[in-house]
Amino acid sequence: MSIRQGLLALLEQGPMYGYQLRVEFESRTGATWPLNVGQVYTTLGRLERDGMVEPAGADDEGHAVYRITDLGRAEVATWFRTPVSRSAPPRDELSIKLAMAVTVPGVDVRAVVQGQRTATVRALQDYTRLKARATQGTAPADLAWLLVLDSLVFAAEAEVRWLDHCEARLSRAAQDPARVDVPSTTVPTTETAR
Amino acid sequence: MSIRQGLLALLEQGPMYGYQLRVEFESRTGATWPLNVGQVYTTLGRLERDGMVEPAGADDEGHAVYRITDLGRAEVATWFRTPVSRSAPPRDELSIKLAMAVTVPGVDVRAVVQGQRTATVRALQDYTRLKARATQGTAPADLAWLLVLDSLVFAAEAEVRWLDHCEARLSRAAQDPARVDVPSTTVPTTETAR
DNA sequence: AGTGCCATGTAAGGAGTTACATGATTCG
DNA sequence: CGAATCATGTAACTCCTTACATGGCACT
Repeated sequence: MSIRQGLLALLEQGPMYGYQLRVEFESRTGATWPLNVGQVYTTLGRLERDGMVEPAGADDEGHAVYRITDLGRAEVATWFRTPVSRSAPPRDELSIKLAMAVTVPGVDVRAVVQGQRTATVRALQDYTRLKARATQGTAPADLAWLLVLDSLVFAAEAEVRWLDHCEARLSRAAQDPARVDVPSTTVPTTETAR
Repeated sequence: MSIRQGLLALLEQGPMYGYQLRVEFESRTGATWPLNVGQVYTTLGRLERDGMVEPAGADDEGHAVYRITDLGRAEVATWFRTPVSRSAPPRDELSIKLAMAVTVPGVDVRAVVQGQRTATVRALQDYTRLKARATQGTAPADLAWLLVLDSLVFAAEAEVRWLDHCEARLSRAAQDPARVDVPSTTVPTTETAR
């Protein structure tokens, strides 16, 4: 859903052709999320169908150029005005995995947590290295990429913290028999939900 | 991609039928990511086609029960053993939006950042409220949901930090004309965030 | 008698991925 | 000359979402 809007936003800068859109998109995100060219064309097709975009003939070099319409401009404005909903966050595979790991018997949750931690820390180091390289060439256009990189760093750091937090909670749960499914002597009389 | 594996993991606990899988999945994630029943059936169909799962007739109440196969068990084991790749992170709409906002002229980046910040802080408060409620009824099965909630909290906190960081960077960039194309009329000397 | 949950599906469509086909141009 | 990059697409497929169709069963 975000590529559609991203391409539309790019077209606000002026008419562009498919391949160019891909290049511009990737340059702004530092190729963090490689964008398939094919998808650009199919997305352009849907945008045209929805009246957000219209073909603007060919430019000097003969490229099939698209132009944003008023409807498209309104859409972009709405996009920027409306915050991304965090009340319905996208599914996070890691959270699902952990949730399943702690419920399905016979899974070594500690190993899962540790394995992920290692991978995430490694990713964090890669980001840091990339950031160092990015701040070398101080081109102004790199500001966008720097922000994207920072976002990845912040997210990865949060993930590491969360993993450590999980381990702590697991340790606590393992020591406190009242919290885990090990039926202790003092069983609560009122069987609560589920 | 994570639902497929999640359902498979659930089936390691024993044969289940479609509707039941949905209930179990949602109970473990606290219905954070509501799972459409229809998708359970189509996913089960694909899992059966891929030999990860096989129909196990009907149970006492006549439900169409599925059972995991050895191949499916291997898949689950691999899933738990392999960390989620952070070298190819999922596309983040907010990052894309900000990356576009700072590059497309005429966009009030500050407003975008502030609007998102408000929304994220609000989500954070909702999570905290949910956590309070969750820790009330200290049912053992809620451990998974607590972890998922914590994950959301950590992610939202990181997002707020990142947004503040963005503002700071933007202020710095606005003051340094070499970095950005913003003309310096009456630039706020020290716009201290938050 | 009607509402709502349980239960199993199908249909249609959006979004994304990988892969393929086809040419032009550019560079070593 | 050959390889890489530029450029425009199409095809097949997965995953996911929304919506619809259908029935049983329970509670009021």
